Amino acid sequence: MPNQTEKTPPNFSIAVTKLREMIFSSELGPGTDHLETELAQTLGMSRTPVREALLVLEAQGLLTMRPRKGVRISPLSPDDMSEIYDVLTELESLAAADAARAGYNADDLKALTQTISDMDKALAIEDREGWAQADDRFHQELMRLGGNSRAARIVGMMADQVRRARLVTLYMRPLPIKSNEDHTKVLNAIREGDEETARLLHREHRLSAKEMLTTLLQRHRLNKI
Amino acid sequence: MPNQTEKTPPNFSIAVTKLREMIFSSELGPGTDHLETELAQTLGMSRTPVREALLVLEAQGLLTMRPRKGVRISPLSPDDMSEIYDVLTELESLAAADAARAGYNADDLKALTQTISDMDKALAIEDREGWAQADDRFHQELMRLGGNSRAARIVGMMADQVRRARLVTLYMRPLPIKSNEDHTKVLNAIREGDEETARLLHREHRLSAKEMLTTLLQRHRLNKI
DNA sequence: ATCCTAATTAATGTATACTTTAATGAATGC
DNA sequence: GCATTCATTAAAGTATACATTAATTAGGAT
Repeated sequence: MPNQTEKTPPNFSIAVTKLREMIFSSELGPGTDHLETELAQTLGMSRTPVREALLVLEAQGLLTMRPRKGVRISPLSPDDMSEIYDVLTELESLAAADAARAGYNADDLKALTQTISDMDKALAIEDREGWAQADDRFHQELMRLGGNSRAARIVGMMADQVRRARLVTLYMRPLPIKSNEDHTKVLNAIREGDEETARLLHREHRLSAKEMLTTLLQRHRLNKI
Repeated sequence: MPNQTEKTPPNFSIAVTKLREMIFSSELGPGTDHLETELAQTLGMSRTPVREALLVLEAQGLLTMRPRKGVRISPLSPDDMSEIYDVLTELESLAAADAARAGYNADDLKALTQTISDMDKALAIEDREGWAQADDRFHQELMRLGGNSRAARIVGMMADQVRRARLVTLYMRPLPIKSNEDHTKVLNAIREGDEETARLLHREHRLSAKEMLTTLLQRHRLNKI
């Protein structure tokens, strides 16, 4: 008998997913306004679940609801980017330290190790998007290993907020060779259980990434992205 | 002519406010379940705005919506408390460092200074609740001075999540004399523009607060609060 | 022509009625 | 007597109709 257990998620959570994708893909561009009615039409559902989804996305900082003007997709300025990277820096460094302290063995660190070799492979063939995806997985896995679920959720939200900008800068920046060396060093510190080194190395890694991205945005006059 | 500009906020934001108050006051106790319909009745409005409010509060981590079982007011375990304090520690320390770097003058730091003297006054008459309120304002003002709006929002959310627990432990803990010395040292480091000292002092301050509160909860067997 | 006022309107905010779904309990078969 | 299936039902999920409100425009007075 075919396992007919295809549970359809409720419309409002479908709406959350779809709207997020539309924001990341710039189908809903930064700074643009959209009426609840239009979005409902687009998604093929009534305003109710759409509105609920919008409230969630607003709480996550992806948009703001402005009565009678539609929802505004939050644009990112270099300053916003800087704020977000500072938060990422602190919470990921915490995770790196916690992971080091946890005393994980090689097997526990397999997934993290894998993301690094994936990045290496992608770099070898200059596949920037492949690298970016593996890089995302590295940071996600790091947060998982850190073991602070709240920090992980926040980092996830912040990462979402800079997703568009990262995509734009992905082809402007130099090939992230240095970045990958950083990752390896952080991994080693975690493997060796060296809490403070892991924290500091990761901090440096993030600070230089922030520096690179914000100057890149400013140089290209990308004030709203 | 009397300024008749009393704008009534929309019901769903009233609901957010009221529900939060009910959670903080334990009128909606930790771990308890509540139906949308009941809450709507209690608040004297229809399910629609209540549901919207609940989604927002869920995004803020104060409750979880569990289909057919009602919304569950999130209880806090000592582990949760530990997670939250770790996040607070990192982001507030960042703010302390940023505030020190910003080079504020005495006037800019007036509000922060004021909260410390308020705490002193409250301590002198052993007014614990007065102290707690001033302490809250200290941490809020510190985040404001830090200038990272996202970090400030996150810290606000996390502070909300531990509000109940802090209230419970307020009368169990020793009078927070040491805590207040810490605050003063942090203020001085900020005043002197000593970024790393401000960061480290505040970190120590938060770490010892965490230590104190989590052991207090465990000693009193308060596993769900 | 300009400013004020009032009507219009378009979008949000809210209530309600309806649909779907999962938990509970009853009934039937083994 | 136990398990399995079906009916019941209560709650969430959704659509829709309606109320509210703020922006915009038209009209009139100065």
